[in-house]
Amino acid sequence: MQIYNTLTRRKEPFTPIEPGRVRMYVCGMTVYDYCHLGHARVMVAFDVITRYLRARGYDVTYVRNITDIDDKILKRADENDERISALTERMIAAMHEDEARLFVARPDAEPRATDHIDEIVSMIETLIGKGYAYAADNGDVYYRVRKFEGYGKLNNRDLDEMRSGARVEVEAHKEDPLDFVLWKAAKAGEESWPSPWGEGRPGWHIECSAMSTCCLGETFDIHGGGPDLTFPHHENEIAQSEAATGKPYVNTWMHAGAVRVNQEKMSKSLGNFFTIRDVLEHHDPEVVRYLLVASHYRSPINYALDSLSEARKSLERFYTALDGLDLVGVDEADSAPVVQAERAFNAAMDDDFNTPVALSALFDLTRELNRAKKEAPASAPRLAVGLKRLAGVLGLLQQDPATFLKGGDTALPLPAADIDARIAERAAAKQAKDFARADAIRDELAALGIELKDSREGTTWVLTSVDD
RNA sequence: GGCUGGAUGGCAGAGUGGUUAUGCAGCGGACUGCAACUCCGUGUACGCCGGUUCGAUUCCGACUCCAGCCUCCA
Repeated sequence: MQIYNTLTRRKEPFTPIEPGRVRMYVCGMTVYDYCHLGHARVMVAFDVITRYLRARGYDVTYVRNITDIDDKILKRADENDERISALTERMIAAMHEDEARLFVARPDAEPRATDHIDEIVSMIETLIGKGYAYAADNGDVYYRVRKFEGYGKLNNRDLDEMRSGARVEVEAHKEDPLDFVLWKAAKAGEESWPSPWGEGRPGWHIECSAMSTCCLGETFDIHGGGPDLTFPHHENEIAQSEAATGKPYVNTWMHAGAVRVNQEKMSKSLGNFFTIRDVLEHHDPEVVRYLLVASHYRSPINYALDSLSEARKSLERFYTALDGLDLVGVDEADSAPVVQAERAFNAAMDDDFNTPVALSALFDLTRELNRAKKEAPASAPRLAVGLKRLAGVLGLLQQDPATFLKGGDTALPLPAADIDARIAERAAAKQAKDFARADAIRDELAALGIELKDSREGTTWVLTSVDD
């Protein structure tokens, strides 16, 4: 298996530290607002990675932190006139709801910064003891960036090239403008924790160093996150952890690509973001998930309504093939097309989790399934079971096909009973060879997005791609 | 200014030193009362200019453009 490592900027053979076991840490959310599609991308990408590693037999420990204390949270809680914990609990619950709807499995652990203040404080003490950090006279503690030799290695940055202070005011208490904060002294009235340097709260970067170490050990296999975290966050994590432990921090760094809108990064600061819940109001969650999986996890994707309806059409193809088959108790029994598809699927996923190519293997299998349905019906369920199993590794195609095709829980333009009544009317018209009337009914339903499909067994309907 | 990526057929999106990605859309055929679904067939696409090579979309260099990071952001 090969994985692209941000640290070396190339694909590398993946060898876990402990054979058969993978320890992975992913930077999660700062819980002051609802998750947007950029968050969804990271959640889905690492969910797929976890599912695939497990499917290949690895014992995966997946840790994704929750940042539940920071400046933005303080600010938002203040604006809302809400307790910090009330705000963060509310946002954490919303995040869990969002990811469940996207069929994202929960990580094995979701450590919260505020539950790990002791580990954070003790790591800072270690850094001070080793000369990598210093307490300023205002109660802040800073990391001495120039003291850490490898600083900049993740981002290929040269310290003297960096324009510190060019865009942000330099904090007067720092020895060097490059230094970053490990512990922030509390202002009056701010939520705080005791420390050797006075009341305060952890800086953003230190929590990930402290929590990843305590959950996964001093060196672990994979560290992931969003595209905008490589600098400074992950660079700082490396500096903190390697200075504190004297050991390599992470073997493989993985970063997801950005979600864009109109070719511009979707982000909080640009204000051009769509929350997951907004999007799910009008679209089946699996369509959103498909959209995210249909591109390679490192490529940028452009979010647009057109891409959602394309995603829906692709899923319609899969679910149409799976529809009408009874899969209960069916065994794949080494069906040749499935074996072939699985080989292609695994080869694609082994190559840096190439989900678009993996999907193409599933489309090929779907064609075989459609052929089997008419040429060798007895073998069709075996192919369908195989298709469903492989798609499950991507977290797809686990719904009841008819439910998906009929629109899932999105609102129907017409009650289902009325649709059935119209179909019955049309059947009667067809019986009477009144094709004009039959076609009129079909056209009328089609205008509402309800597409009829005639077969020997009768007429069924599906809700076609609905844009809004 | 520094550092990363990227530029593929009508659209989306992989990939490869010479031979099919895949999906959607289009076209032809089969099926159908007609359709839809499905199946079969169908497209000389690789930003620009040089170089290496028997041969480059694929490797190397220059150029143009796009995006990201260098500030909180997934």
